[in-house]
Amino acid sequence: MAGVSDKTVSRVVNGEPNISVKTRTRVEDAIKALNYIPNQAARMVRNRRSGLIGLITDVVTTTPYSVEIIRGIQDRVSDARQNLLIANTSGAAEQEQKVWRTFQEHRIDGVLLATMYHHEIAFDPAERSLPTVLANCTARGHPDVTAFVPDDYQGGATAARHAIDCGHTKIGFLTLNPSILAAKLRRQAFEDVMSAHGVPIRADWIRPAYLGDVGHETICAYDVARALLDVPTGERPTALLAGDDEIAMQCIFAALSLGLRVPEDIAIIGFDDFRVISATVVPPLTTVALPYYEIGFRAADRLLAMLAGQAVATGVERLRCPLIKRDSC
Amino acid sequence: MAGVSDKTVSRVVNGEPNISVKTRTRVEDAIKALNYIPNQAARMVRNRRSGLIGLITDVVTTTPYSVEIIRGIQDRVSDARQNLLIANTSGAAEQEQKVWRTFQEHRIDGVLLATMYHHEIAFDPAERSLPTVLANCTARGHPDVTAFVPDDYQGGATAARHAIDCGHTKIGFLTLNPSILAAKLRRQAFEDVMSAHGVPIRADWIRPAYLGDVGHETICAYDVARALLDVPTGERPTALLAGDDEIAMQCIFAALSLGLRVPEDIAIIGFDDFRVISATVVPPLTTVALPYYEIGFRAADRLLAMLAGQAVATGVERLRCPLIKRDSC
DNA sequence: TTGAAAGCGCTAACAG
DNA sequence: CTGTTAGCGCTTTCAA
Repeated sequence: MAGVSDKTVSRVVNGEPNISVKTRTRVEDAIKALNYIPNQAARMVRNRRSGLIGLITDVVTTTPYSVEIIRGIQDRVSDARQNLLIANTSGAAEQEQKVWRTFQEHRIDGVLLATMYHHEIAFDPAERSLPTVLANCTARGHPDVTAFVPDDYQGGATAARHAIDCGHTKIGFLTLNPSILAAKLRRQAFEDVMSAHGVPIRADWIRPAYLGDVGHETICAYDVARALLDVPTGERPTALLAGDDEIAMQCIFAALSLGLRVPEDIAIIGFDDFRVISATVVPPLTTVALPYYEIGFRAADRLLAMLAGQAVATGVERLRCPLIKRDSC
Repeated sequence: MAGVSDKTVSRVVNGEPNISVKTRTRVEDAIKALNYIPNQAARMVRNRRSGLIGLITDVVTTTPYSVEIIRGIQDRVSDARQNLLIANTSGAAEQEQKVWRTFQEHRIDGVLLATMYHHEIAFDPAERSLPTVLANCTARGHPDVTAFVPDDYQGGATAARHAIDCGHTKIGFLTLNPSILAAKLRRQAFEDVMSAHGVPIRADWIRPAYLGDVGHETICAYDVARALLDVPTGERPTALLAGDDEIAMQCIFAALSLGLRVPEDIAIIGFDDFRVISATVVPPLTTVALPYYEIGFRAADRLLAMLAGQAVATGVERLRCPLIKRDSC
């Protein structure tokens, strides 16, 4: 319609130089008139790049907690004119095989692997030929695999330090399921900070707030907190650290049910900064934020750099968990 | 490597008939040995179908509330050997244009458009050439566009009826931002049911629990609930319906802060069944569930049927919001 | 049951 | 500045 060769159209579409203004406008007019849209698939056949980033999640897409990871990824990826092909495995290994296969069929440029919990996964880089970056997880036995995770140790330490800075010396800790890596790291940090400050650790004030296996647990923070708090004033902790914001919320309910005021009688510090809870609860939670958005953004950024052929660092990078100060401590 | 033509390989890969067993196994062996994976892009160039479903969300991917919609979609789509290309617009019209364009470039088979709030969107089917199904929204001025939404009217009626069935006659309602469609429908249902049962409606007990515009609101349910409840016993509502579970949660805090017991002194009914809150709060919330998973699943199912060329119903389909009975009413 | 030829829509390499 | 040729990896058509 523009009276030029297909190659010339290609040049216009791709903004290549050395086209006369007259030809360019003629082609552009034709494109508009014909409502022409280039076929990505055909491009992919010729070029090496598919322009597709694969995102594999265990249950992250479908769980309210870590959607922020995806938001970070999307923000970074769409800046780079790449598109996201998302698949989730529901944690099933067999499903994961299928997903990798699908990604290879689509000649995905690289993959981002994100998990809901911060934990170690079985991932062997030798088995997967695609450039991969992990988000919120690390590869067991392969510390060289690029990964971005929250610095749970620092986060736990920050929470403990804040409680101590607020003058507390009687501090309890309602933990996540102890088999979760994050729980271990935070607890270790808690104990280290307490010791470093010469604050006594009461083993019976450190209690799991979930019952059952990972993925099938039920929360029991309310009962645990009541048991801890339903004692004479002098024998009570004056501050409670929580493994997540749900636990913290149940701690508030427990305190209220006992006629205790938060934070005057009992201070509470959450973890995660899951805002639907942390900002809505009364009083709003002082909590340690998980840098989920940043994890997603940085992971995507690193993958893009790898794809661009830049020399980049490998290995695990731990991102700071900042204290969000609100009213509960 | 198998000593056959490319076409024969194609036949084996696609499971076409009329291949001798001997040839087939030779080809299969070669495929395995070479670790050959067919190139989807090249297939797409020849075939008409891309095998890709596009999912456009406003902020649904990135918001904790409605991830269930995505879970429903994914479950249905992966059953059908299709893949999901996800893009979100953050609500920006300009961004939405880009997304549609990208989808056309990828020769997407069809698109699913999901929103975070149940509301009407500007969507003109004439402008979009791709088969489209809406999830959690309807197209303003185009009632014929296929859409799946929660039946907010029925949900509101269910909540009101439950309160009345529990013997309450003094019922307050803390609403969402009144400009939201869901808020209007539920309030209408509330008033209709109250009237039908001869229960008096107190206009001053119907109060918005959010301040500010949609998307930028701040919750003020705690203060509103305290104002409603901080009066002599006889003048107080005995039940409060909430526009969502966050509001219900703040109502519980308000009640507790006034020394009131839930549900004995004041019953509370939530909306959404956002489990992180509804099941974790103490007491657990009696609430009306939004059928988000079902909305996603059904929307994907319908789109797939359309793509398969089946004759399917069009128009808006409203899905039941069931009452989830827990302990708060 | 198998293969050859042609072509899907695009772009790299080269020529003019 | 523009066009030609060739070919990406696959499948359709038709012939063998």
